[in-house]
Amino acid sequence: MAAAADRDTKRPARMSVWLDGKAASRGRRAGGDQPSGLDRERITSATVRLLDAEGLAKFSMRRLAAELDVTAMSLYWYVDSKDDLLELASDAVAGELVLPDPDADPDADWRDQLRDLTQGYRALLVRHPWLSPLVGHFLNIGPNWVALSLCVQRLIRRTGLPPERQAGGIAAVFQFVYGFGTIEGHFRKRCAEAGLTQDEYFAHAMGAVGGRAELAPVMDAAREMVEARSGETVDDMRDHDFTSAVDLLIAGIEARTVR
Amino acid sequence: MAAAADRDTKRPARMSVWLDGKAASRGRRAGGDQPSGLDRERITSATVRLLDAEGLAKFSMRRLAAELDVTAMSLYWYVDSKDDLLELASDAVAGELVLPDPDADPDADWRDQLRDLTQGYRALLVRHPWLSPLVGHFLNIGPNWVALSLCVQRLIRRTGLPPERQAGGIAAVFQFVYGFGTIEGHFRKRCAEAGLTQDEYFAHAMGAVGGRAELAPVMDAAREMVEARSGETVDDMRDHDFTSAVDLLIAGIEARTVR
DNA sequence: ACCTGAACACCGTTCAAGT
DNA sequence: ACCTGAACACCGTTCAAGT
Repeated sequence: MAAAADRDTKRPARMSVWLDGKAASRGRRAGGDQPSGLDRERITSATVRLLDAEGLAKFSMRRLAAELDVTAMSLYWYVDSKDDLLELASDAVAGELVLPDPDADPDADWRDQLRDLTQGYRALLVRHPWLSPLVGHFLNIGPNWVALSLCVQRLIRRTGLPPERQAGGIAAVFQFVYGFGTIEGHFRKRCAEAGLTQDEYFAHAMGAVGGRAELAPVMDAAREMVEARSGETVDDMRDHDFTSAVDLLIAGIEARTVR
Repeated sequence: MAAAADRDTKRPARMSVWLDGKAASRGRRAGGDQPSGLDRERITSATVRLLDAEGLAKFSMRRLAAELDVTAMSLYWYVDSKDDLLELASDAVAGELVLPDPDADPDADWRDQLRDLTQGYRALLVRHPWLSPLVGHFLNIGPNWVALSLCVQRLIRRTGLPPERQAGGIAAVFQFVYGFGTIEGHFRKRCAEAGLTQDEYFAHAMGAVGGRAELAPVMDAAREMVEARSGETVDDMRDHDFTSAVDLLIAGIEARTVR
């Protein structure tokens, strides 16, 4: 099979641009006088721009090259593969997150810092819907992701959660935000593509779903929940849910803290 | 722009196979005597088999058709698009989840039911790593996803969480499991592809990371956490984290419950 | 009712060749 | 050092034609 075929020729599977990638400095020679003015930074930011505008599905090396007025193959001078480029884009936008310094102000409440950081991470995932699948696919060890990890670790230490519970706490909080931001970002994207507001899309989906008898129980349950929550619009309901979920997580942390 | 180009020709954006899709009954006529023995069920299960074996990236209509000894175009008799097929595959594996009936035994502890259901969902995402991106992309309103939603809603009602907090509770729990299962499934897949055990891969990554000075602080923090947790292996640590995160969520629910 | 072949407009990547 | 053209081995999907 495949395993037998590359028995001897197997190269040691790629892990990350940050570990096995091409040197980052290509195209940044003394004068910066490349024929085309290309370098890794310019390529990365064009990638982010294109991903924001057209999404991950439509992004291609050829499309990006056209945007930069160059052939697709020139990109391979700066980057080993499309995957490496996406990993660079992922780290680039991770840098947009404003990180608190949890140890700077010893009087600051960790609850407020946690609320801010989760909101920021959520907004990041929503602003760049293409980010979420990439976060799922790479090791996230670029400088900006590392900075975020460190910040999260220091923040969680300030909660008073005992050491053996800290990793679980980080998982509960940040995997939740990841899941929430993923779904939210994707829904917004679908609405935009359909040329509908979120409320229009929601109404449309509810109408379509209402036509199918099997789905009636979900409708009822959904209606009950809509009524139980405060807001009128999809945005209101979602904000309500996010806030209340984070509040629940904070309550959980407090309950498991030894004081 | 694009909006102007299809001003009049714009068709009402597709929402789901379950709403706008082709009739499911194609190829299931009286005798079941198609030339090729194809029908939607056979196509869907072949899709799942192929996705499990080779992953989402390698899956293609042409590859699937070859597997079924047919040309790629015959598939379009049964299904409108690749996306529809993936939505069918997503619902098919959602059916693997064993759902408790939360209202059957009034003495059963909701905590145990929640622990079982989250473990089951986590295992599902890990067993089928291709599932997670699909869950992020579709509306998940196939029969099996709907059954899961209903089950979750009934379960959360039994916790005693007040109605206006229930949606937040569901989000906190199930988006967490989604995020956790996504990362875990992907890591296992990478290890398998590299031909390494999880522990070997972990050691290899740590070694590579250790070579880079900027990453030293993460290493230290990671080491501390590893030491604080009980297990020796990657699997042990992950199980520990998952259990402790779910425990934290349960504590949060209890803390926000009016008794 | 079901299946096919040819075609269209794409992909990522390699490789030898140019400047 | 940097960029290109041609080529390879793919994609999803449409459409007219076959049985």
